[in-house]
Amino acid sequence: MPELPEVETMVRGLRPALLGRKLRRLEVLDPSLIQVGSAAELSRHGRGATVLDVGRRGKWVVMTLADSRGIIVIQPRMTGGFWLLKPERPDHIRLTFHLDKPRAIVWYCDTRRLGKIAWYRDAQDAECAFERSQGPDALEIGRDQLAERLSRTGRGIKPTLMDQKVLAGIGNIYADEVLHQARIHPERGARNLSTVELDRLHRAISEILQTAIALEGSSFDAGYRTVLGLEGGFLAQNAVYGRENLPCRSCSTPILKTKILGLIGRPTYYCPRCQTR
DNA sequence: CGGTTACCCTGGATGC
DNA sequence: TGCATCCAGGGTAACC
Repeated sequence: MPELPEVETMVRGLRPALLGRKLRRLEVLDPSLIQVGSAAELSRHGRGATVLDVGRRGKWVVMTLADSRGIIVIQPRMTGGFWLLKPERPDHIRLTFHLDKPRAIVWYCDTRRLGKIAWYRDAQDAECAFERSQGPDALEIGRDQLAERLSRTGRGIKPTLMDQKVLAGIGNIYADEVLHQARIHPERGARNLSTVELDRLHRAISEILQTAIALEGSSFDAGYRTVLGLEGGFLAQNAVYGRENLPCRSCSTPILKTKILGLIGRPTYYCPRCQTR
């Protein structure tokens, strides 16, 4: 579910609740989500551990435990998310963080159970895992580095932007928003962009993601919410995603919804006038 | 090897 | 109301 802005919003919400806090207990309710490590290791190292840091790599949440208790990595994927201060017990809890002094609870829930949980012994192990499956973070990649990575594939620009090994953090919503702002058609070849288009694309990635973070991400239906249960504000002002047949905010041409090669069933929204082939 | 598809899950919306 | 179908923001394994 969440892309980079939603995961960043989760992390910012978790920090005040977790940083420096001691875990009385880490309760694993669904061991099948654990991809690396085991429920026993998570419980053993979580018990009594202090949370040293909560951060993000691409779409992954990274929790560092003090005193060599290891690193917990959570990939929320489509429907994973955290709850703080929820009065009633939510559905589909997969992990419960029981905090000590004062006692409090942080829930990690995942309706569809597509998300993954991993425990690594140390930062180096976690770093290896990250580098195996992720390219540079979308907020940190440089313009020339982006150009170089896009030139290495024969695919279209949209599936390439969504490939986490090329750059980490962009999914289906923000790929469409970024391409609209950069005025690039989603079916253009990733390696065929002009210098000017690459400049616009690099700038759009940064600006769209920063704007979305400032608005606490994108919410619709029963999907992503902030850790406090609030909806993100980005989809109230976005350019194309979910706006089929509505007028483009730049030129008033109706937004098109299509399916494109390389992206199985996912929808793509774009403006046929602003985004030419 | 690079690119494309099937599939992992569940719940809500829609259509008959 | 009941049942079937479709759809969803992600990612990986298997296939061509």
